[in-house]
Amino acid sequence: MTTISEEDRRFLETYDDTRYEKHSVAVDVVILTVREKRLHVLLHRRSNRPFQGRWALPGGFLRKGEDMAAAAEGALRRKAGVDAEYLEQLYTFGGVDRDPRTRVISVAYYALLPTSKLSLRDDSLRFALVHVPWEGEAGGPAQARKENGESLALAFDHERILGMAVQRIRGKLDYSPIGYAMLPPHFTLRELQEVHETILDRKLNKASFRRRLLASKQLLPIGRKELSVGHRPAALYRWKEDE
Amino acid sequence: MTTISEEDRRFLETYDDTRYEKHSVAVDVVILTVREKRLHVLLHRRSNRPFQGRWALPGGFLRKGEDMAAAAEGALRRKAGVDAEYLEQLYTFGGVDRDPRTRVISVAYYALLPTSKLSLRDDSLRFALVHVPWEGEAGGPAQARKENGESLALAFDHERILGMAVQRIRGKLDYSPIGYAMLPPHFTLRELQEVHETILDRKLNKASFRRRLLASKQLLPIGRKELSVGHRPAALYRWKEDE
DNA sequence: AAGGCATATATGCAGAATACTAATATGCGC
DNA sequence: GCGCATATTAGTATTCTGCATATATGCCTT
Repeated sequence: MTTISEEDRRFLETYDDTRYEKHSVAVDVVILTVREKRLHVLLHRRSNRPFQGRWALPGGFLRKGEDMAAAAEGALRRKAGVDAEYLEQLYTFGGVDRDPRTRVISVAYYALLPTSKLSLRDDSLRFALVHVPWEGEAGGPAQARKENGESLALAFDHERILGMAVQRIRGKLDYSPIGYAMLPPHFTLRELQEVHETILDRKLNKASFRRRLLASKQLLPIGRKELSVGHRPAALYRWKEDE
Repeated sequence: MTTISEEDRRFLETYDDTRYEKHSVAVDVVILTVREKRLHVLLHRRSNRPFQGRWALPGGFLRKGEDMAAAAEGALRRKAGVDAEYLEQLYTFGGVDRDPRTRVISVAYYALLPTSKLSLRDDSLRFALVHVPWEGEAGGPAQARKENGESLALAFDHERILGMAVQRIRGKLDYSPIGYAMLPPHFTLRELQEVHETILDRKLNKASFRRRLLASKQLLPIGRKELSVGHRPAALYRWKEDE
C-alpha cells in the first residue's frame, strides 16, 4: 500500500518492537438472525473462567499476524459453521476493567445471516431472543432472553455490545435494505418487510415499503415467483451487489 | 460493572496474561474544523521513522491501563491545546501491513472543533484542506492538500482514515446537526448551514434547512442576536444537550 | 372445471414533508 | 431618510408516506 524509503528500510531492520507496551486484543462477533419473526443472537456458554457457565458472544483472542476480519470469520465458521456474507465492524470496546483477567481490547463485528444457513455446532451454543428498547441513538440496554422470556445474563460487557449492534442495524435500515442478508438469496418483498419489522420492532406500511424499495434500485427481480404457497405467489428478488 | 464470583477471584489470582499474543495498539485522531468555508484537518509532520517528514494524523501508542478515549483526548490536548468536546470513535484499522515496523492496530477517533479553539502548538503542525469525492458509502479516497491545492501524501493509511471520517460525519448530518461542534457556543442558523454545506460539499436550501433544524428541537434560541454585522442580525442559538 | 380463498400487486387520494421562488422586515452605514 | 445586505416569512410546487380500495393470480376444494 505505502512505499517506504531506503532509509526506512535500514531503520526497520534494527527496530525492536518489544519495548512498547502491548495489549491483548480480542475479536467478538454478534451473529444476528431472524427466526419466526423474532430477532435472535447466537451465544455460546463459556466453559472457562471467568464467567464460566455464562453466555457470551463468540470470539477469541487475536493472534499475531491474524487479520481482524479473518478472525471474525473464523469465529463465525467455528461456531455457526458458515461463511460470512454480511460482516461488518461494529465498534471497539476498550474499557480497562471490561475483562477481570487483564485489560482486553475487543474489536466487535456483527454478522447478519439467514437462519437456514446457521447450524449449532455443539450444545454449548444456543440462540437467544434479543430485546432492545428504543431510546436514544446511544443504544439502550440490550437483553438476551430464552424462548420463555427468562432473561439471560451475559458475560463481560456483551449486553452493551449486543445493544450497540442492534442500534446500528436499525439505523442502517433507513437507507439500506440490509434485511436481505438475513434471507435466502431469493426472497419476496413481504419476507423482506417482515425482517425489517422484526428488527425495528414495529409495523411498516406495505405499499410504502414496496414503493421505496423498488425505487431504490437495490433489488433485482429475478423473474420467478415463489412456488406452492397456497396463495398467490409473490415475485422473487435478489440483492443487487453494490450499485 | 460486572460482578465476579468467589471462584473467579481465586482463578484470577493465579492468572498469567503473558502467555497470550499481544499487540501494539495506537490511537489516532482526525481533528476536523472549518476555516474560511473549507474543511481542514490537523496534521503533524513526523519527526521519526518511518515516514519521517511526512504528514500524519496526531496520535500515539496506547499505554497499559490507559483509556482509549483518554488517549485520544491526550493527543488532542498535546497537539491542539484544546479539550475534546465532540470526540467519537470512528473505526479500528488493523491491517497486518499498515505499519512497516510491526503490526499496529489503530483505533481511530474523530473530533470536531471550532477553529477559534484550535492553536497549533509548534511548527510541526499544520492544517490541511480536505477533499473527499462523494462516491459510495464505503468512502472514497481522501486527499489532504495545501492551501495552494498541492497534494500532501500522508503517512501510513491515514488517507483512508481521513476519508472514512469525512464519510461518517457526512452521514451523520442527515439526522444530527453536528456542525454545531465546529462553531462557537452561540451561532446563527446561517453559520450552521455554511458548516453543513462545507462538509457535504454542496449547497443546501435555506428555508428547508431552517425548518428542519428548528423542528428538530435540538437547537435552543438564546434570545439574543449577533451584533454589528452590517446587515440584519440573525438570532443566536446554542446546541441543546442530548434530548 | 368452477368458484372460493388468501395474498400479491396496482391505483387513487389526502396529508405531511421538502424543495424552490419570491416577498417583506430589519439593522447598519452614510 | 435612503440604500444595501441579509434575516425572516410566505407561498407554491413537488415529492414522499400512509391509508383505503380495487384487481390479479395461483392454489385448493368440490
